[in-house]
Amino acid sequence: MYTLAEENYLKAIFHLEHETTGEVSTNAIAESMETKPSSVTDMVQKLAEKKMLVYKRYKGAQLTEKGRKIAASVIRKHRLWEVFLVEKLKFHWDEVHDIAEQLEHIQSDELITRLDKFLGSPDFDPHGDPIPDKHGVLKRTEKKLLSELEKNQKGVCVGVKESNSDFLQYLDKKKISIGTKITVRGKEFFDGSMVILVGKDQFFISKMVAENLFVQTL
Amino acid sequence: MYTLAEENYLKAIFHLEHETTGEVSTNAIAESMETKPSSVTDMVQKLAEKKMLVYKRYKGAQLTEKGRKIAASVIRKHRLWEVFLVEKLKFHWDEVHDIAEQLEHIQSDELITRLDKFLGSPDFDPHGDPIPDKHGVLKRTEKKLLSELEKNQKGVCVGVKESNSDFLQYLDKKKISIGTKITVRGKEFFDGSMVILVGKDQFFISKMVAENLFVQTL
DNA sequence: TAAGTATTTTAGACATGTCTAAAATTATTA
DNA sequence: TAATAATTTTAGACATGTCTAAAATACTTA
Ligand SMILES: [Mn+2]
Ligand SMILES: [Mn+2]
Ligand SMILES: [Mn+2]
Ligand SMILES: [Mn+2]
Repeated sequence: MYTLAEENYLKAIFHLEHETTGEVSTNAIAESMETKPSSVTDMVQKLAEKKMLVYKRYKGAQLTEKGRKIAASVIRKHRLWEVFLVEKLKFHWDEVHDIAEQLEHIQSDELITRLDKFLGSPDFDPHGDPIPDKHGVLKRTEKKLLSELEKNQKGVCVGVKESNSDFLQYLDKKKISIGTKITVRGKEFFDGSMVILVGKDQFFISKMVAENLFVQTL
Repeated sequence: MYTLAEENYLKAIFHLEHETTGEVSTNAIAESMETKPSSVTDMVQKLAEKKMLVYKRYKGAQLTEKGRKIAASVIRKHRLWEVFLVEKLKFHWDEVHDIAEQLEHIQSDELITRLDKFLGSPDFDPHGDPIPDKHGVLKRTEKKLLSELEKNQKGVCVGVKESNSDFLQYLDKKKISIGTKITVRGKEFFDGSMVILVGKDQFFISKMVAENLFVQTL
């Protein structure tokens, strides 16, 4: 139906649209896809011809409803496969992304319908990210970054922002995973670092960590 | 590691080597892959440079050990995924081939190791075809075509030769699947048709059907 | 607001894998 | 064994998606 390249561009633009407001710039797409801006221009023009996005020269791209639906379906597949890999094949949550990058391009509606059912129609992937429904609708959850909490506030970990392997392994070492309760015991304003309580352990985390953990306040 | 096209060519040549003896011809590859002979020549020359096969101009191709291993691993993946689709996702055996054609190209040794374990290390796929082990070794089973049986011989259905959807649905209608016991009640020499007993039903089958069902004689 | 900088696009090239048409080789058969 | 037929290869083209280098446009800032 759609090529691998098309799906990857639409997915990247979809994610970028959620990070900022307005059009997505050529450079932003290039950076997120680790490709050159000139390649992005080429592809964005093709996607515009196919009505998957609106493109204004020198201004950037914005997904159409059609483009958004395709992107959401690719993301749905990615996240369902991640659930499969962790829940059924017992992969660790830091190992599944690259495999899901490949599996997300398998074309079969029936496959995804059945996979979803097999997995018990999960709402979130192993990193706490919401799984779009079959119509491409993403439940927005009220989550905030741990760094936004003030001293003595409590939250439940509901996801990670960047899910690179090193970071996920760090979280494991600190016994933090989806569902873990975290209490802010101290917060330094000049560097954003915090002291937090996890279970019975109290320890220091850097701003970088606090800005990559999503929590729901309690 | 290897491109989609490379894997598909190696797989096709692997299957053709098991159907005939000696080199595999350009035309045979082209026909089995539904492509043009000129395209086959191009690709076969590239695969020869990469030492995946031995190619002699105007003579044909023969897989090297390297090529055979790659092909067997693709076939292993194809058949394991078919088992997954039928056993876990409850697909019907006539629906899984096209999806497995895509899944067989997913690159991850760890994924296949875990999938195999998850499925209980099956020896055969849903169509009765043997699954190569992780070293690319294919157990050869003694099976013959139903058409080779004589009157009053009995056999257990262990596989199908062509697994196209129409044929598999015909078998379903006749209540024949892997494991079904079949008794030959009559055989016409001039057209190869047979009368067979399946459970309590006795009925006529054409030569075409008899030549596409593998049995193990009892 | 004009010069300098950053961003974006275009032009032209390249890699992969496909095709058609024509040429080369091999196989068939009279 | 020479003509004819079938198979296979080559030459040249095309589609997709990428890149570098240069040109065009937009944005800063003095
Ligand atoms: Mn992921
Ligand atoms: Mn994820
Ligand atoms: Mn198959
Ligand atoms: Mn099969």
